[in-house]
Formats: sequence, C-alpha cells, structure tokens
Amino acid sequence: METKTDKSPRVALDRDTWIKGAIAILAEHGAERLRVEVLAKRLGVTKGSFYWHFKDRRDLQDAVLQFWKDGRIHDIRKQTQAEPGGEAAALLHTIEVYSSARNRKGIAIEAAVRDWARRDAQAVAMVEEVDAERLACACRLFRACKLDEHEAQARSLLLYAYVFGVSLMRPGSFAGDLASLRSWIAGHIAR
Amino acid sequence: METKTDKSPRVALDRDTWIKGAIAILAEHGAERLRVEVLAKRLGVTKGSFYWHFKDRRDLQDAVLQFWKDGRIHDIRKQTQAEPGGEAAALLHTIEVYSSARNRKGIAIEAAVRDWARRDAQAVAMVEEVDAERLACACRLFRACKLDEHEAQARSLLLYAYVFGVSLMRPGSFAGDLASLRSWIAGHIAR
DNA sequence: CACATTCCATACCGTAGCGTATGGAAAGAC
DNA sequence: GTCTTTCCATACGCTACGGTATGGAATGTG
Repeated sequence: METKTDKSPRVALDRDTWIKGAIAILAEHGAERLRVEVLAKRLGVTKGSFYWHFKDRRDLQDAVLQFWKDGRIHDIRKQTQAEPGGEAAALLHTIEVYSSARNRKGIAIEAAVRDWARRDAQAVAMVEEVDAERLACACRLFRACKLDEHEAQARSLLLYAYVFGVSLMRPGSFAGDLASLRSWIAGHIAR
Repeated sequence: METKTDKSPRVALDRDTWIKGAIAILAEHGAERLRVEVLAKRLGVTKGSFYWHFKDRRDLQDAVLQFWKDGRIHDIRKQTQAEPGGEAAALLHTIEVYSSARNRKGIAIEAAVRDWARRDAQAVAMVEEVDAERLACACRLFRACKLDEHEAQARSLLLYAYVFGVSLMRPGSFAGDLASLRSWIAGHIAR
C-alpha cells in the first residue's frame, strides 16, 4: 500500500506502542504494578492482543528495560557533548537537566527502574550499564577541565549521586530559596 | 500440661512483632509486596491473627511508617550530637554511617519507603518529616563550623542527596578504588 | 473469487490476596 | 469449679491477574 497516514479505526498496535504504554505505567505506579491486563485496558484492547506481541509478562519487562537503557545512553551522550573549551558549561548544563523539575516523568521512570533493580537481575544489568556510561561521560568532561583522573572520578560520582538523591528528597519547607541552594551546589560540584 | 515451663506454646504476638516483620518484608520486597497473608505466614500464623491486631492492611502500613519515622528521627539526633569543637568530625561520621555498605538493611528500608512515598500520601508525610529533621541536624553542625546559613543549608542538602543517591547507584567497575573516591567526596562535602 | 495471515476478543482455568464470619483453645477473673 | 477475655485457625466470598485456547474480523495475496 501507500503511506499509512490513515487515522481510521483498526490502528494495529505494534511492540513499541506497548512498550511506551508500559513505561507510562512504570512512571506512575512502579514496576510491581506493571500488569498485562491493566496495560491492555489502558491501550483500549484486551490481553489477547498482548500475547500476540509478547511471549509473556517477562518479555515485556525485558523490552522495557532495553528500551530505557538505549534511550538513557543515547541521551547522556547527547547532553554531554561539548565544544572544546565548553566542557565546564556542559557540566553545569548536565546537572541542571538531570535534576530539573521539568524532567518529572524522566525522574519518575528513573526512580522506578532503580527500585526495580533492587529485586530484578535484568534491571540491575541495565542500570549498571547506564551508570557506567553516565559516569564515563561526566568523567570525560572533568578530565577536559584539566582535572586528574582521581578527582574527575570522584566529582563524577558526586555529581550523579547528588542528582539522583535530590530527586528522591522532599526538601519541603527546608529552605526559602531552594533554587539558589541548587545553584550553589552545582557550582561546588562542577567548579 | 504438667510441666508448666511455658516456653514455646502460645507465644502471643503483639503489634510490634507484626510491624517488625512487615519492615523486613519492606526491605526485601518493597511496599507493594507487603501483604497480609504473606506476613502472617512469615510469622507462622494465619491472617486470623492479623485482623485481631490490625483493622486492615492500611492500618499496618500506617503503623510501619510511624515506626520508621520515629526510629529515623531518633537515630539522626543521636548520630549528629557532637562535643563542642567536634562538629566537623561528626559530619564525616554521619556521611560514613549513612552511606556505609554495612548499613545495607537500613538503606534497603530507606529506598523502599522513598519509593513508597511516590504513590502514598502518608509515606510522603513521614519522609518529609524525616528529611526536615536530618537537614536541620546537618545544618546545625555546619553552622557550628562557622558557615553562614546559606552555605550550611546548601551543604546539608548536598550531603543528604549524595548519601541517598550513592546508595541507589551501581558503581560497578567504574573505579578501582571506590573507597578513596568516597573519602574524597566526604571531605569535599564536609570541608 | 478463495485463502492465508495478521491482529484482537472472548472464555476459561488457576493462583494470590483482602476482608469477614465464626469457632475454639488457652489463660485469666470470679 | 464456671465465666470471660484474649488470641488465633478455618472457611468463605470476592477481585485481580497471568497465561492458554479458540474464534473471528480485517486485510492482504493468489
């Protein structure tokens, strides 16, 4: 046929649609609540469709983890690429992007996957790959800023631990100006 | 019947025993898997017993959260008390204790509660109280080290965000000497 | 046209888990 | 002793969910 720009009924779902729906549930309710029938209802079909595209629930879970990992590795490489001389700015940019409140859904997915990794071997493997890539990217930037290997590694670890940690906290009414605190911290990490 | 050495028979469970068993499940499998019947089986009884001590599952969950909050607040106050002049050492001590690998179960519970707080209002309330108390305790130490209010707040936030974040990461084969990295970071935060 | 393939609905089975109703044993109260 | 309270077991109904089996409609293919 020609191009399938038709929006009429009978829009056959593909594997990616299922995966993206699964990630939405993951962000909202966590890995434990990622259920086949719930997801099917969300997509407006029944699980009869699901078991056409996936072998079982585990098959979907693995696909979700793979999809997440690929996206995160692609993203960190894009966020940390810098012109020569712009590495310091790239570091601040990275901190800002990953701890920003406007990245709420990404943070929710991140938290869900990491919690998932506490009980699932496959999730552990994906998280480790992502962490390794992120640390390597940050380390590369720090080294470009003339830091020695050890300090570059330490600052990279501090950077990512802080970013993930702050996304889990509820600073609530701790400080009047949370933004200025974060700004101070970003400067203190990136220097 | 004759020998009345009451040893094993009829060891009535109390509310605290249920709560502690629940926290063990929380640490191992997360809040979503904290189920009445599973917990009962773990304690060697049936759920008939559970519903004598608790109104329903929510009642247990609230009790668990309250128990956790009280313990964390008590603990942070104890860990951060310092002799005059020993505040800097107390800060390093706090970082070491809370990010230590020998605190594995405590970290697991912490992670489970924070993940829980992403979908449960009551858990959010408890986490916020604990965070506020911890930040206040750290801030007090930093101020005793002659830092101004703003920097004390910023360093406190950095300290706790880092500690929680690092407990979620899988540094894997990132660095040869992870311990020395952590030592560098602790010094950089506490300074 | 007949036919095959794709994609999904329906029906069904089995298990896990929440909450309730009720009985019963053990220990205390009298 | 009898009665009462405490604590737990058993049985039941209900919902949610994973996975399978099977039919059926839409679409493509000859």
